[in-house]
Amino acid sequence: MTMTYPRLNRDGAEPLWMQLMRALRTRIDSGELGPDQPLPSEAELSDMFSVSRTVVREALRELVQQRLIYKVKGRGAFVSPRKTELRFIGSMSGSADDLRESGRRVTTHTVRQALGEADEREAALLQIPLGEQVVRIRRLRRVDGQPWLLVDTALPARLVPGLERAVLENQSLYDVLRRRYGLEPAAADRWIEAVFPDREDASMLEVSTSTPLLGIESVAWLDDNTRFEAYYALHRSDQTRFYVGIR
Amino acid sequence: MTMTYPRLNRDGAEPLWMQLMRALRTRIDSGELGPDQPLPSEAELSDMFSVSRTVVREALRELVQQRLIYKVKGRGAFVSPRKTELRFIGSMSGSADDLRESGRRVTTHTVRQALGEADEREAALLQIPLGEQVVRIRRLRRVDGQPWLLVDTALPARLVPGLERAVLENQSLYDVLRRRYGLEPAAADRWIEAVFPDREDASMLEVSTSTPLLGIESVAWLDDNTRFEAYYALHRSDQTRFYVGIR
DNA sequence: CCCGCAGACCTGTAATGACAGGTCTGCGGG
DNA sequence: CCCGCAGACCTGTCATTACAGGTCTGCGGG
Repeated sequence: MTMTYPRLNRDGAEPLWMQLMRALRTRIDSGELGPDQPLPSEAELSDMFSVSRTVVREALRELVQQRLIYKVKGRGAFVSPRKTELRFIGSMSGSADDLRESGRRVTTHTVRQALGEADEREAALLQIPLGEQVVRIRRLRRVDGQPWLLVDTALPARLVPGLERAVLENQSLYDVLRRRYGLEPAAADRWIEAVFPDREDASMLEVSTSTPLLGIESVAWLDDNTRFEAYYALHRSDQTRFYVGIR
Repeated sequence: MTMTYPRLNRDGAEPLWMQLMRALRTRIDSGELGPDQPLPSEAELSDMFSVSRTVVREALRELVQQRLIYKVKGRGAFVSPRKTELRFIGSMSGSADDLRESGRRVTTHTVRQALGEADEREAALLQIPLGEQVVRIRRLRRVDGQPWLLVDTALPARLVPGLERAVLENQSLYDVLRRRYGLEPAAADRWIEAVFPDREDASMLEVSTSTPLLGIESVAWLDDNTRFEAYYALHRSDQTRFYVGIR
């Protein structure tokens, strides 16, 4: 197997293992390394990139974590048979953190942000009177430039005064809620279904209207009596599967 | 902080990092180390247990993975606050219980049940050698007569001897595993995606091949080293949405 | 009193060396 | 022809050393 790889940058700006991980992932994503094909051994990779086995193992560990490869003691490391497997952790914001940590570029763009009056669905989810003021936020999240998640959030305006004017670009909404309003979710309920997007949502996510997506409805609570956030998210599970960890 | 810890076993039967990880986890689970309290530093742990920092870091890495601790560069490692932890309420059987409680008739029919040899996917999910004996079970669950869930389960045969001959009709598999083999899941990972069924699965679920379904891949663990059940389930979310509670 | 900085302390990254133990292949004896 | 075993190869585990860079505390100058 002859592969030409970019030389690693040793200025310390980015860890060697992360650069190596990305280099390997590129080959896997591109299909250059097919399912169940072996990667070069740790010793070979160590030679090819002139790094220690420590660096190689760190890079491989990360890829195993991302489920892009699997290792068999005594045999080697192999490309996972499953195709697009990124890690997507529990909460929406948590998952973005994980993706970032795994070396992906995550951006969040706020499409709409406005005050309005709660409709039937929002009133029921947030358990507030019909017509109470809510802040509505529509955001599109991308991973490495690829649309990934479209979220429509509604919050009771009295809990988050001024949020309709806050700058949210590339920030986790939960971080803003915590830092600006001291709101910390204590619990959440989520319901997941498989749906087709309507024309507008499909174009936002850059898929056809016949692509099956995950629809995730969520309500977050401050305590038993206060629901402070409801959202409906459309999730491209062809990009990253929705992950639920149970501990 | 004075802590008495068990001495580590150096006979090679179990890796040192794993023993250390377990020792630390015991303190965390018992509440001896409260939320956001710092663990001893890596150097201290290294001294306390007479192991290299390599071992300590490996143990801590595993605990971070399990989300029991978090680390801050320059400060140390801390116990995760309990409340941010994910608790999963709606397991497959749990949701069936919910449905039953709501007055619906839930039936489970075993379609196939046989011994076989683990393929790549099963081997990777269960972390067993390729070709090891597994028990495979395919079940169809109905709600009020309507197909609702199609589950393909695989379990290492050595953990569940004779399961391929057990009568499972209308029983929760988890109940059988607990009662007959004393197996209790300690944790699980699940990945959810939106997919189309193939022809066979579609006819089982009585939908067309262009109906979007939830595909749920799951691995359940007894402990960090023993994975005892893997399944892939197809779920008709037009019937009941998949529920995830986070507490 | 406040600010800035040195130094202690901590985790992150990296290199190197060593050995255990699982996997595979090919050779040679039966 | 088959079986078993040596040896090559591979990942897993562990120890040691070194330095980078983030965090915190306390001291001293303004």
